[in-house]
Amino acid sequence: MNTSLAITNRSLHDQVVSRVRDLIIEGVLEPGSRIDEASLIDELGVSRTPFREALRTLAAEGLLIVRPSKGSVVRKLTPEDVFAMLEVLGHLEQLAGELACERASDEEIQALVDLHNRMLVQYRARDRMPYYKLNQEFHSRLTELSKNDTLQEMQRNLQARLKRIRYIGNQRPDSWAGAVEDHEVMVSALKARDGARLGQAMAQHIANTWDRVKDSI
Amino acid sequence: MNTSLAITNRSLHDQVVSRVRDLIIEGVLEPGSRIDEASLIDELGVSRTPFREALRTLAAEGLLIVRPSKGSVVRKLTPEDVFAMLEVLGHLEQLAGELACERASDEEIQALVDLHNRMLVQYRARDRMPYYKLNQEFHSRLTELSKNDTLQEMQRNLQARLKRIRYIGNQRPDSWAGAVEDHEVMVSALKARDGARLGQAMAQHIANTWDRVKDSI
DNA sequence: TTTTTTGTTCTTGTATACAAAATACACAAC
DNA sequence: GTTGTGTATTTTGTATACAAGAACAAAAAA
Repeated sequence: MNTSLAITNRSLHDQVVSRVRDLIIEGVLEPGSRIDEASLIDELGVSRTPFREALRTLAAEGLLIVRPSKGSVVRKLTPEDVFAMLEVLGHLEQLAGELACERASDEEIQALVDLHNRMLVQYRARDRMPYYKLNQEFHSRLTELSKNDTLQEMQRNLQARLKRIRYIGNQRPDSWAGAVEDHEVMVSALKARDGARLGQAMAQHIANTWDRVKDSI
Repeated sequence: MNTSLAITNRSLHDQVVSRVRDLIIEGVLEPGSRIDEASLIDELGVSRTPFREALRTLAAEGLLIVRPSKGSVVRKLTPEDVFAMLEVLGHLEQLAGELACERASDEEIQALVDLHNRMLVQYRARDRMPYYKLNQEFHSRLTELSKNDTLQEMQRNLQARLKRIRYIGNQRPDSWAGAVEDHEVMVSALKARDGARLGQAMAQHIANTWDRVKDSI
């Protein structure tokens, strides 16, 4: 419909939300630190109104906390928080895997297998950043195959909250191989449309993630 | 403006959020209808800024949709939406049940049994509204026993979105008995700390809910 | 020297004003 | 009668101003 040349189809609100979200995920805004409205507004070149609305959205997403009359702080995750999130994420992805086996088309499964193969290339080249990005996509795409919008939404939300953690976890070289092996099992189960096995593999994969990250939180 | 004596520890934002959320859940603001900022602001006696911030929060909760430059509409749930939500909620509560069996204290379990007994009283008296409220509490409290904050948060969120649907479902008399039986099984499994059985029962209970409501959406 | 009090400054919360976009409506052309 | 166009009106989006609250620091008292 709107095929205008300008890219500004997105509302100012959405732009600010994703911009600040990235700042949090990338660690520019450190966990526990207070958000300096004035300087961020200045940097982003927007006024307070859309900025504050963006803060409310991010607070609802669980990325920051708005303390009445005391400003907003980037949410700091305790090990217990991370464990709780991974516990839930594990079960959500387990469900996603089972549903995907029932509901995905052959083409969709093949696309995921291709994605997995591309990940292997990056793994063999020890190219961490591209691998990391493909990994995020792998989990998102697999969840999409569940054909359950709510499930996708919740998975996306948890993934966003944990993005930094997961990145840290992946930085420890010894664990990388394990993650790749997990994916190997997942892909083979998906090809066989073995829902139970895929679900188990995904839950296990998330549980392994906890083992990988728990000491670095 | 601020009723001085009153304990207004809650920010205006929070008050507006829960007020509007209730209006949506109670059906005063009908699904699909546009939100008339001017009249609602007038009715609530607040200005646009906190009101709009509240809309952003509710949008993030999934209760309404903000269409840029076109106002906000109360989210209208399709049968597919409801099915997707119940599918996820079922698995979340299944997980909650299993965790509760591992992590809850005897006192906490006893408190839930007491709550169940109070529900039975209302059921025998055919007192629908008190039963409905206790039922919400039952599910919330059981989820609390999982000791997983993220799980609670997501359960709360889905429960809020589905609140109206569930109410409609409960209005059909023939299904009431079934729901009570489900709870009976759940409570007995909890007392026995039989996680697998409780999880199954909870998932089943949610699945039954779908059967009860699917024709009325 | 330590603690409490008070005043100043900075930050946040709320209201309002202004700009931009969308909708509704009237009138004209086909 | 239908379609199109231009204008008026309403509604939303953004900016800014003002008020209220919290943090901080300096001065006075213990």
